[in-house]
Amino acid sequence: MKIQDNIDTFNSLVKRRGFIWGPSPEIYGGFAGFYTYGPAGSALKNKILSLFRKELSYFGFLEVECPTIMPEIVWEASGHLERFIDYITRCTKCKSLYRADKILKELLPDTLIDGLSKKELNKLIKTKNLKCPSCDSLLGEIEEYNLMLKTNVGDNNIAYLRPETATTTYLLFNRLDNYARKKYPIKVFQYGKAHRNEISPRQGIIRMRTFDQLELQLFIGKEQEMTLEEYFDVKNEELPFLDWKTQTKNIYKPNIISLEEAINSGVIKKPAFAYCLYISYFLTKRFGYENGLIRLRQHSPAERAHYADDAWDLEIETRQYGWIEICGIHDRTDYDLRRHQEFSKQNFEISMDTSSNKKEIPQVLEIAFGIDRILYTLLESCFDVKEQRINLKLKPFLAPYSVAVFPLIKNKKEIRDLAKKVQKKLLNNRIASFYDETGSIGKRYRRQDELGTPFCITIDYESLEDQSVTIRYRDSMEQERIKINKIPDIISRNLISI
RNA sequence: GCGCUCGUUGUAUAGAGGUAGUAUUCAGGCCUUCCAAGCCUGUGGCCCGGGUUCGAUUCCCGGCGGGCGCACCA
Repeated sequence: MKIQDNIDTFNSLVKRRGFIWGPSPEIYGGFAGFYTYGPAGSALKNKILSLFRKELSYFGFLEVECPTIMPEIVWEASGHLERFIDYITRCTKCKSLYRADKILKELLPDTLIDGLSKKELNKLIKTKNLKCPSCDSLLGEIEEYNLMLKTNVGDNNIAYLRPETATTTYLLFNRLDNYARKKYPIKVFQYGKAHRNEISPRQGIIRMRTFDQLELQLFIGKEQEMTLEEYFDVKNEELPFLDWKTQTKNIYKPNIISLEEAINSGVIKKPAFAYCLYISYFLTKRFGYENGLIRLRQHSPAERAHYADDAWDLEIETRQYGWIEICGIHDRTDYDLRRHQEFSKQNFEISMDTSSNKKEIPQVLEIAFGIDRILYTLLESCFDVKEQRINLKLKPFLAPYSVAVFPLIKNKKEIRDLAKKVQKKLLNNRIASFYDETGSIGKRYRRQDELGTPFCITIDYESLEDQSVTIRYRDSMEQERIKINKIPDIISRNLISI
């Protein structure tokens, strides 16, 4: 197969090298929207998470982990039950599926549709004899389509698999208030599975029915949103902003301005929210995306979720799918805590300032990363083909394997033995490494290039005499001579992520 | 979900109503003193179900899955 710098070569690499397999289960023909990470993919994902955890601890975030299944009342309170169930209508003949409110607005532009009940919508469809736009047959009865996966727990308790991790974190509010000893903002995050019953999953792991989220929450006072200290430390940082008003002029090139300028020009209202945008950008940059591939795009008021006062997507440009959201930053106000207070009858009004007796329900700022999308966009943006050589130029600390060890030739026992010894030494230092003696030395280098292994160590005749080896660097393909006892140090130093 | 289209070794592909080639990968061997060399040997495949037929991987129907367009996307 000729190696070409194209998306087909990339897609085949992702499968061949054990990053992503599916749809799973493959041996039964697959189930749309479900994928598996192979060994290389799992390793990459773990390294992504470990970088997140390291950085989040630096920013002062606490980690929690909640159940993925929650009783119905949680979703009633969060608003998901209402918002995630769409009224739909099917054409009686061609079976085309439409969202009831949308199709009614289209067919009856002069009628007020918003807020109508299921019964009223049905009545409209019948009395007006509404017809399917694609085949002109009658539209059927209203049905419900639930984007949340429903299940039964115990005898007959209705429950739902969480469609986001955020809500489950909010349920911990009074515990966290105690734990953090009222030091606001409380910064907390949760990593875990979320599930959505997508009507038609597409684009591989970009839209799955079960996926990984890592969501950061800031519980913060209303006044504190305007005065947050952390903002003043980073207000001169420049980010690629694309606000919604600019988008209405069909301009999609981001404007690189500082957080302070964004606040002053009114693009962002609250310094604390600006700080959240900064965190999302900073964390994303740590993975090594190139500048031109990142933008922060603001949602128009119509595009926002039911809970959001302001919303931005951090997007990465991909060759295969265009701009992809890898992180959503939302100002959820006090919506969630207020609703959970109401439904749970707990008291979430607290005094955040010991000098006054004023009580308030904290505001919530949310930074929601999609881990699978980070993994995909990273793979794609690191994929590099030059002169028939595939190189997956992941940052060394993200590569599934850190080092590969080769004997220069395999039919010389002393060289093999020493190579195996060197690999054992690496393993003893807990450095993820790989031994390979099959094929020519060049072929073995290429194998590791495809996996993104940043360092290869080759043992040759000279090594037997002076205990030195060749270390070969993935991106430059340069080689250096180093002593065997220095290997763990040199590798460890090169793997440091800062 | 609708429409179009596609589904052949791990990957990428060829092909015909009589169960399959090619490239590469992979395993073993020979060779090899640093960037996919060469030679030999070997492993491995027609998405699932039904129908038509003496015979189906090939034709038909249905399902499942992929791609694209529409719809959907908290």
